[in-house]
Amino acid sequence: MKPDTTIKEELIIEAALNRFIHFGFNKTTFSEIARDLNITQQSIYYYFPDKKSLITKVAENIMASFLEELLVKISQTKGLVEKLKGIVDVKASFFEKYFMLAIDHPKENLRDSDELHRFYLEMEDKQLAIVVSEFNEAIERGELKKTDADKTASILLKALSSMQFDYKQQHMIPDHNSLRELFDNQKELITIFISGLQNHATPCSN
Amino acid sequence: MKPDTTIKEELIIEAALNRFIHFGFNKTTFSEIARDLNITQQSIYYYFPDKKSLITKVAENIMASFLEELLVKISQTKGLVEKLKGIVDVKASFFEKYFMLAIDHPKENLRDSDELHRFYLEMEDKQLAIVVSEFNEAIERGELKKTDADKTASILLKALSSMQFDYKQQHMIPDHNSLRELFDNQKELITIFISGLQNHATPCSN
DNA sequence: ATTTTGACTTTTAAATTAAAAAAGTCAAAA
DNA sequence: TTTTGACTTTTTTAATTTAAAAGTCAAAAT
Repeated sequence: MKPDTTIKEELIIEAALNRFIHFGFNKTTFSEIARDLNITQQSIYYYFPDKKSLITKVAENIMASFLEELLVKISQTKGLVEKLKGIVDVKASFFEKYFMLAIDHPKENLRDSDELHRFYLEMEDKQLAIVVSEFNEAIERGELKKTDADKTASILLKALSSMQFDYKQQHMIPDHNSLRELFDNQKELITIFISGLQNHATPCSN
Repeated sequence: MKPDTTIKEELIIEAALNRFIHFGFNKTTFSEIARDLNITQQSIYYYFPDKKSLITKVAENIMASFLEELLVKISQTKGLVEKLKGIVDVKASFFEKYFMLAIDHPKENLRDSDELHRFYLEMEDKQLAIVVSEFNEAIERGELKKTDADKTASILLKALSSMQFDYKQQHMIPDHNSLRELFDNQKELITIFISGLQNHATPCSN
C-alpha cells in the first residue's frame, strides 16, 4: 500500500503535467500548480526540492510512457518497414499531445536546463538503440542485407529528424494537416530508405 | 564599357560582401563599409536606397554564383547519384564560405527581412527544380524507375536539409570536421535513397 | 512525527527608461 | 553627376527599476 507521501507526490506531478501541457515549463509557476490542488505553493517544496526536479520528474514520466508505447507498437507490427512506420505513429501522437513542452514560450525556448538537455540526448540514444536492434533483427530474419546497423540507423534517424516540425517557421501552433503531411513524408522516406538497403532483396527486380 | 556608376556600385557590393562574410548582415554598418572604401556612408545611399536593397543585391550575387556552380558541377558528373553528391559538394563549399550569413549574430538571427526570406524560399524552389529535372533525366536514361519526381525529390531534399548544420546546438563556429561528417552522411543518404528508388517504384506488392 | 503554512529573503524575469549608434534625408558643394 | 556635411528619425543596447516567481525556515496544524 502506497504511503501518503507518494500519493501526494503523484497528484502534484499530475497537476504540474496538466499545466505544462498547456503553458510549457517556463510559463507555469508553483503557485499555479498549488492553486489547482488547493494547497499552498510552499507545500510542493516538501515533495520536490526545486522546480527543476519537478520538471525532470514529469519529463521522466512522459519519456517512460513514450518508450513503453514504442516497444508495444513495435511488438505488434511485423516487418521492419511497418515497425519503423509504427515508430513514426507513436512519435506523431506524442508530439500532438506534448508539443507545448517542446515549444514552450518562443523566446524562452532555448534556456532549458542542462539536465533537461542531457535527458533529451539520452532519449535520442534510446530511440537509436531501438532502431539499431530492429535493424539487427531484420538482418537476422534475412529481411535486410548485412549492414553497419549503427551507422545506417543513425543516418535514417537524422534524415527523419530533419523533417521534424520547425516551430520557428510555422505560426506557433502546429496544425493537424501539416503535421500529417510531415509524418506521411517520414513514412515515405522510410519505405524508400529500407528498400535502398535491401537492394536485390526484392523478389521482383527486373 | 561600363559606366562609372556600375563600377562604383560593384565596389560597394564587394566591400559589403567582405564585411558580411565576417560579421553577418546585422553587425555590419554602412559607415564601416564606407570606411573600407574611403568614402562617406552617405555616398552609399546614392547607389542603394537602403540597407535592405544592398543586402538583397549581395545575396542575389551569391545565389547566382551558387546556382551557376551547381549547374557546372552537375554537367561535369555522370550518373544521378554522382550528380547529387556533386550538389552536396557545392553546398558544402558555399556553406563553409558563407555560413556567417546564415548564422549572423545568434540573437539577431530570426529577424531577417521578409524580402530575404522570400528570397531564401525561392532558392529552395530552384534547387528543388534542379533535382527534379535530374530525376526526370535519370528516368529517361533508364537509370531510374518511373516515379513522381516532384514528390520524391522533395522528400530527399527535406531529408537532407534535416541533416543541416544546427547553429544553436553547436558552439557558434562550425568546425571543419563535423561539417565533413555531416556532408558525408548526406552523401550516404543519397546513395541509399537512390538505390531504394531503383528497386522500390515497381508495383510488386505481395 | 509528519505535513502544512505564513512570513520572509533571494533570484530571475519583465517593463521602463535613458543613451548611443545606426539608418535614412536633403540641400549645398565638388 | 556624384559626394558630402549637417541634420532627423529609427533602432539597438545598456542601465534601472519593478514585479513576480523561486526558494528558505521556523512555527503551527494534523
